[in-house]
Amino acid sequence: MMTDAAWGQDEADFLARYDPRAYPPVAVTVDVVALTVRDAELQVLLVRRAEPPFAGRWALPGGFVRSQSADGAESDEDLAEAAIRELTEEAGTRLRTAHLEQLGSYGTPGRDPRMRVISVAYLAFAPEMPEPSAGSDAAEAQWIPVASLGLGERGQQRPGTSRKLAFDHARILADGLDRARAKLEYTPLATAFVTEPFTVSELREVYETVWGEKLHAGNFHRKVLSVPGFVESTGETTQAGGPRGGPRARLYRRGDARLLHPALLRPGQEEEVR
Amino acid sequence: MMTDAAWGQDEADFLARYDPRAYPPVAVTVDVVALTVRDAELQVLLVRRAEPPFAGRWALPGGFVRSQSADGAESDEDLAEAAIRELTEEAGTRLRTAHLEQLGSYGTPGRDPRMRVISVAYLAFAPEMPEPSAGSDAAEAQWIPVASLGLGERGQQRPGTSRKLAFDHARILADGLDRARAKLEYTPLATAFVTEPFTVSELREVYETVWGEKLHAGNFHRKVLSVPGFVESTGETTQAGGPRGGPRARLYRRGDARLLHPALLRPGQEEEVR
DNA sequence: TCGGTTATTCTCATCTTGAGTTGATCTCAA
DNA sequence: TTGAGATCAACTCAAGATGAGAATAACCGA
Repeated sequence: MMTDAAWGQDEADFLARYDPRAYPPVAVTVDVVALTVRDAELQVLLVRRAEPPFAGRWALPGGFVRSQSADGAESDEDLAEAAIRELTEEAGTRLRTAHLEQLGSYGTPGRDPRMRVISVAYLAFAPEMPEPSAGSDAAEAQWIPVASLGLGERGQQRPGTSRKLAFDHARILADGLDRARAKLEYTPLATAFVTEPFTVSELREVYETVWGEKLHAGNFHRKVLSVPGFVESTGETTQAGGPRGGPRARLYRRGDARLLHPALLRPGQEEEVR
Repeated sequence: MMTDAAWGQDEADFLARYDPRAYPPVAVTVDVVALTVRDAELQVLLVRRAEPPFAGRWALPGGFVRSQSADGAESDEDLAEAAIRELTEEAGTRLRTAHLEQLGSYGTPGRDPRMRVISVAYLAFAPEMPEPSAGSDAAEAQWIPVASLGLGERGQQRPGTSRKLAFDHARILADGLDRARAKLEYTPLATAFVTEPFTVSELREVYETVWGEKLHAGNFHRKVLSVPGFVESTGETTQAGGPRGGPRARLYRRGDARLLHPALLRPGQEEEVR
């Protein structure tokens, strides 16, 4: 068995001789599925591509991961960093994402006509914010209702949909939506879509919008308050009732739970199980 | 607005001028967390590295994703294909993985001393199989009980652990274990660890081994049979009772459910919620 | 044959859920 | 000013799911 010193020497020798250029070129990008709830609709941040490939089409914000270049002009960055950077650059605004998680990686050959590209997709949740396109320098960035994109089963866009997404971004978006819908069930991430303080009804609207179905208001209320750590009372209430009447609602903050126990299950999922 | 024909021409021009070598080199690898249940222990397939870096250390099976090389000697392969190929190559055996899913991507700068490497990790479940190391050509491959690796909180290996894993593979493994434990709750994937036909007790042993806690046999039995599509009776029973007595057990196949409704929740998780 | 082990089924108290109702509070428009 | 309609919050009640324990029967090895 080698001693540690000998092992270290071999490793150093090896690295000195190592030539990264010997491998065929593969590029790594990050793409971000940034979701928000606006006007009682689930919306995704899209940018219109200025350059080929797919110039003129809508795409998820994203771009190449920066890595150490020969002249040292660019330095390595972590994948999540790159996701935040691209989101900030392309959205124009510093998006206050209340949540960012890795969604998955997409590397099917031919998904990018330029070369072999592996894309690491991220999923971000943001509370409603001012329209980002105003003042955006680079490409046109806009919140688009996901319902308008005609997403079908496996992320295929239905024929006749006006906004065709570039690359395999329709598929990535579909996966992101699936993940988001599932995560609302067993995590308190719905709170990432609202600004604090918020009411139980605002939270319910997030669920109804993301899931696309009405929930029983009374049961939802009971559930949210009974799950430990989901929300935390501020002791305050709204200053006025709702726009269509009703009493003032109590205000809450996010709680400290990272998982909902028991979970808040989506109604009518039993059929989709097979 | 451009016509489609004009758009296509621009795209073609662009691609003709595109030089992939202009970008700094990034490599993409796949690594596989392959799990099985053997001898009432959760085990992971590890290979001992023959080459630097980390020569002599244990690592997850994996390697570089093949992509189109200049001389056409290698062609593109999809990421999941690459995972299966590496698993087969490094394990020596054609591993009958009953399940393979993407776990996540790891790209922190410096995680590979050679160059910037993004690793796409996969998670595989396999039923108990003959030891793979026998007959393996390449490196030494072996099923190792995960408990022997001394994994701590964030995938840190506790000091004193004899088998130190290469790269950030301890972290990847820890993430894989978390995912596996969670997936047993709401999917029928426990059945991927057993060979058909199987008994309810064999299935319970999978849960107990992966979760590391005893389950109430009666309640587990009721639950498994009551969740629609989890298992399907073969009508047969084992030919003899268990090695330590007991009646013959009924035999089952995997059902057609992809999700368990309601889920089979892990006991005593309420505290880990914060 | 007997003691110990295991598979399967029951019981029962407790918890959770779905659906509906009630009462109080508030906005808007007549 | 007032009444209709909407909303918040709490409550009821039946049905379903869960956790703990026990009962029964089949089977092993000694």
